[in-house]
Amino acid sequence: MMAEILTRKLKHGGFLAEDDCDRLTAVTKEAYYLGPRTDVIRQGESPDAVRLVIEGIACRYKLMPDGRRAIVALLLPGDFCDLHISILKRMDHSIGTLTQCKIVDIPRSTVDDLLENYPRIQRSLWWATLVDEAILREWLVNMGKRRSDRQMAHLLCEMHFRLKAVGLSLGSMLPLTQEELADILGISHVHAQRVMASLRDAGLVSLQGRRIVVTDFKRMIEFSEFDPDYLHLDEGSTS
Amino acid sequence: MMAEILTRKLKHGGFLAEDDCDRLTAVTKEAYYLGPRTDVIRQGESPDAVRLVIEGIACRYKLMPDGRRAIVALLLPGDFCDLHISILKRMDHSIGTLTQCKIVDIPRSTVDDLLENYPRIQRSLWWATLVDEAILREWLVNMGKRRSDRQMAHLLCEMHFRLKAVGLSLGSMLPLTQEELADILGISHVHAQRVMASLRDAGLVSLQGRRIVVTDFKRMIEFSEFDPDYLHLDEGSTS
DNA sequence: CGCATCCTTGACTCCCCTCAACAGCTGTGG
DNA sequence: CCACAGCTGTTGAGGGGAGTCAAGGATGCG
Repeated sequence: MMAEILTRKLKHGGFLAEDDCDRLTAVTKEAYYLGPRTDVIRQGESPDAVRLVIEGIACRYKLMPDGRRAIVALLLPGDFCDLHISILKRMDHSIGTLTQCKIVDIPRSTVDDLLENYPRIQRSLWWATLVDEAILREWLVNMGKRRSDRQMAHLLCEMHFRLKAVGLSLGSMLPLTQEELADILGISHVHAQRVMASLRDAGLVSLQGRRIVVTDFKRMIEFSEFDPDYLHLDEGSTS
Repeated sequence: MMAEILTRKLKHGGFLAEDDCDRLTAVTKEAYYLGPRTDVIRQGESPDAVRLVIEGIACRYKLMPDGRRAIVALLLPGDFCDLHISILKRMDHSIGTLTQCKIVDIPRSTVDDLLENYPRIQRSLWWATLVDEAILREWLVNMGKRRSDRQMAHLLCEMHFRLKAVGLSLGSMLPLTQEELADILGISHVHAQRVMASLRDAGLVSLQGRRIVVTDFKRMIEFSEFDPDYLHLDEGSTS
């Protein structure tokens, strides 16, 4: 039931046909839960299965020699953890859950089969990794060129669109701690807190305990100069 | 002669056989030159050929609404400009030369043929885009977590390794202006200049006019905490 | 030579970091 | 029931890295 998250996402690529979807959902049967702040894969490992996030939020991260953590990608429902592994020998970064997550393991052999024998699925998976790359580029722009309040707003906009693309919403998610937000944006958690407070004071978001709700989405988009173009979400079904 | 740059790079992926190389070099015959600071592809376009850099340095960049430029990737000899285009409909960023460049156009149909009928070449191209993604992640870490002097040093180390992987060297390249370096690192050109001066004073590089020469590579690596792991250059031939 | 581009330097400002302390919440155990 | 620890969020003070503005020096090119 829930595992159709994957097809829901990949449909945006515009390559999938109906039987491809069936095949994909058939592959994503057995799911299991992982607690928050749990490592899924660690740097240097070569996992033997591809993991797919069904529920919750995970992240790619790297640790600096002094222990600081840089989060370089968010993995939302429908995102793959490590499609690479049949190509690159070792992980050059780690993956861990932020919230509790529901995960599906897909054996490497199954993935290889999908890639070789189902060209539309292959193109869809290509599409997904290319979008991941586009997101990375935008994060780089975000970090290099925007002040941290705009940056934070931009991140929230991105999450809104990415979640909407799989039928979810920001309000229902995102119990991210401010330290996690800070590690995403490359700022200190103290400053992250001040930024959130300023967004609240500006009337852009409201904070209900640990939960973030965007109250004025239109101004949020203006404020962060957000352009959803890079998410490439308009080819397939409803954007 | 020079077009074997591509095979030289892709061999690091560890998938190519001898006849694959022949096929690839056969495809990269007709090259042409582009002057410095020339756009190759602009955001929003859907080019009909894949472009490959043979000589010189190009970059992926995005422009902010206020005109500032963020460089999100460097394209060195052997790198593709837009392998995506058969998957993603429009470019979400622009590509332009920095120095003078020698470029090869490969028709989209040729690329599709290579991808469909030559699985080892297909995996090699996958490998190349995954390495590009890994580089993006490292740039993100670099920008988010390192002070700008370390960041600059890290960039120079990366360029050294990437160039060495295709048989080139830093000393023979890199007439990048400090404004370009600044746009890569996400700092102002004034600050980029001060950072270069500090690296010179620390005895790490020497500046001969516009040319940067790394004088103490070992200390440079320590200084920037550089770990070439993410470049995935050790699978195939000589690293 | 004159113009353009790039490098260099100084002064001032400010965004953001670090250190530090405190408040609020939750779970655990006495 | 309260005490306590542990984590997250909140706030303040002080400092430094980096931005901006501005002007002067190099260098190269037509």
